[in-house]
Amino acid sequence: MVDKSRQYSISQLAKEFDVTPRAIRHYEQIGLIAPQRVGQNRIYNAADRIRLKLIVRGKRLGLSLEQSREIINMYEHGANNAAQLETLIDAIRLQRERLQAQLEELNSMLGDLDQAEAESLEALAHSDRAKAG
Amino acid sequence: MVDKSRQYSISQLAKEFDVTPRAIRHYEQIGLIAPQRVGQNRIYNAADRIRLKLIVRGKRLGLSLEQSREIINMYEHGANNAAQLETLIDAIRLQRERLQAQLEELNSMLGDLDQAEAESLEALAHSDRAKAG
DNA sequence: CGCCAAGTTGACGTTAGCGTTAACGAAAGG
DNA sequence: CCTTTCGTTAACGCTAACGTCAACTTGGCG
Repeated sequence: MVDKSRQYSISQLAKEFDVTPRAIRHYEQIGLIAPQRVGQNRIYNAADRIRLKLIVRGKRLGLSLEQSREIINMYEHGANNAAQLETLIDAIRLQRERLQAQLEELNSMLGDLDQAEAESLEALAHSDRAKAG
Repeated sequence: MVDKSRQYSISQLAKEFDVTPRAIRHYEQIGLIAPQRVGQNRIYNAADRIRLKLIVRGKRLGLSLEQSREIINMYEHGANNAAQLETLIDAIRLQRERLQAQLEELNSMLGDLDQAEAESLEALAHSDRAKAG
């Protein structure tokens, strides 16, 4: 388990998540992360690290930084009244529906690729027989 | 079933797949589609339509046009020797692995959202009790 | 004939998401 | 003291994927 009080430099996080420091600074510029400063150096804590994790994960999913921002906001709701909570839940449901739709696209795409592969394998089998014959 | 010999205008396809004519022309510029011409007008056939379908599907998945190009090539293999076929199969497997990885990311993301939602619902329940109490 | 709707070809503009210098500061080591 | 090794800001550059004109043609239609 990652120590809750741990601190990280920009290059440490960059290495861990395989992104450039420049990218991390960019996320900060657009307000996705807000690390502490010691002098003018950035110091990242566990929460910052989680945010970055969500961002890179979103990237692997093809999400835009704005979409990742929404997801991050869901994690850091801290909503303290019912209205806020319901708004939050709606947002989560919406995002989940988007992802579900994406998941279905993905599955149908995988199905198509399976079929294409099967056809190729069949063609390959035929060509093998032709060679053998 | 869509008539194999059907023809479509650019705006017909644009409407069907909810993209702009400009976008379709762009796909042509980068060599993803190559419709016939009647005079200077573009006429799309069933195969062109399928290609467009693959492209928009890829877009919903967050694929780049170059990645979609690869997938399209898989469908239109026409590989006629064993070496080509094996190369094709490798390409398909690679793409499938990419998509599989994406699918796993997606599932873990959905899991997180479920959890976030559950926590929100719980908080909401507490606030309800507070109101009721 | 006049005109509109749908099509065409440039060509420049725009947004996202960083990459890439440039120019500099501060700590660590030989 | 000099040189790496991180770090910093500022600013311009770049690719992808179109959007957005402009300027024009073409086929009906009243």
